[in-house]
Amino acid sequence: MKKDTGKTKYILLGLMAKRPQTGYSIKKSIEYEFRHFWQESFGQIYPTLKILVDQGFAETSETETTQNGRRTITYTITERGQAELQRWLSEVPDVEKLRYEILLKVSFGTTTEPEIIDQHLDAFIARNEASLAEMEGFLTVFKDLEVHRTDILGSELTALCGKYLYTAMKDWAMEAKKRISDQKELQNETKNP
Amino acid sequence: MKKDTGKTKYILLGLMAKRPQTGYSIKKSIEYEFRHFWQESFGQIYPTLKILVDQGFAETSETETTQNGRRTITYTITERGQAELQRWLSEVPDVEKLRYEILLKVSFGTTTEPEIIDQHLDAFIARNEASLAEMEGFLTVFKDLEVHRTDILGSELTALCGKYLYTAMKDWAMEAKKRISDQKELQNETKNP
DNA sequence: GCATGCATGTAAGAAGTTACATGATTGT
DNA sequence: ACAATCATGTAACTTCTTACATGCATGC
Repeated sequence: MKKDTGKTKYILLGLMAKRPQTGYSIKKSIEYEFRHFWQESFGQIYPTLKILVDQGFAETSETETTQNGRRTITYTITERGQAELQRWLSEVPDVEKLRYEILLKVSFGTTTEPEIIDQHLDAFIARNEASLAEMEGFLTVFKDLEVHRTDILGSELTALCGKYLYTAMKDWAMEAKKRISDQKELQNETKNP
Repeated sequence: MKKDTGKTKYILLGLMAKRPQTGYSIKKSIEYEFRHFWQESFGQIYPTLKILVDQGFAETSETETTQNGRRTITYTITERGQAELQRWLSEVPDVEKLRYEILLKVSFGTTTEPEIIDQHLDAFIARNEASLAEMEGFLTVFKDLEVHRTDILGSELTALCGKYLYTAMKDWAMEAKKRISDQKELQNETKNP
């Protein structure tokens, strides 16, 4: 109904509020810090940055000449942008819409193809363990800084969320494997008395 | 690049494989069982069902006259559809793309607006507790059936995933609240020696 | 010489949501 | 009388991804 840029707008404003950035570096920031909980493509970022400028939420300080030959455009949040960010911050966040393809496969395939599902679960466990390790790496870095620096709390809480999430998913998958194999045994017992 | 229907196709096939259904009842099934991990709208379901028929993955057994005046169309999976479902089942599931808006807000707002973030976290905790209770309700029902019925294992594992997920999220939010208030205290100490 | 990283951008298309139209039945 | 549930469907729109084009600098 409303012509809007969805939520892309706000992650851009939020990152700009930390420091003025180029579209490219915003993409890198998202990949670095939010990859596990949010993603944006260039196809979203560049057009949205233009819209933000049009709406007076950001300003460009073009540096036509740069260290490397390419021109770069640095975007800075304006006061109006800051206010808009604040407005969004105070709104109740949307309920997240999850789509776990593995769950569909588990649900549709456990009884007919328990071996395949078991393999998927193994891969899922490995994937979640890898993410978990990444999160713990982040947390160690933050702990080593040891200071009560306010500017890292946000990043720390993001990593902590990942830690909780990936642990839960790993644990679930392990439990699921157990239940699937338990059931297979039960079925065998019924067959061979 | 490829003209496809995304993943919608497969949840429809998966549900049809359990029993022939109408588009409407498929929607209800998704809402009932997968709501927390998958969602589809009528705008996706009806056109996709037509495509499935075109591709020979489903058949219609139209019941022009029904108990209520409206005509209903029951979709049944074909052998080819069954094979297609099987093919998808054996493929490695995609990495899920999460988008947690609350995490952006926490990350961007903890230091500047700790009170607002605290409120968001309270609401988030309540929301996750409600979902958790729902999942535990499901699990109790399944345990009461008590049988080693294979056809409920899939549903049970779905509910179990929800239990793990929502517990993790609730716990994270509680920990986040604690860390935010800890930091506020630290800042106060620095101010008043 | 070639791949990669930095940097900006567009076009095409896929995927998904929302609103609406139709209409009967059942319950309040 | 009105709302809700059953039931099918479409149109308009938004949102998002993917592929591509350009081009310099640097490292292998």
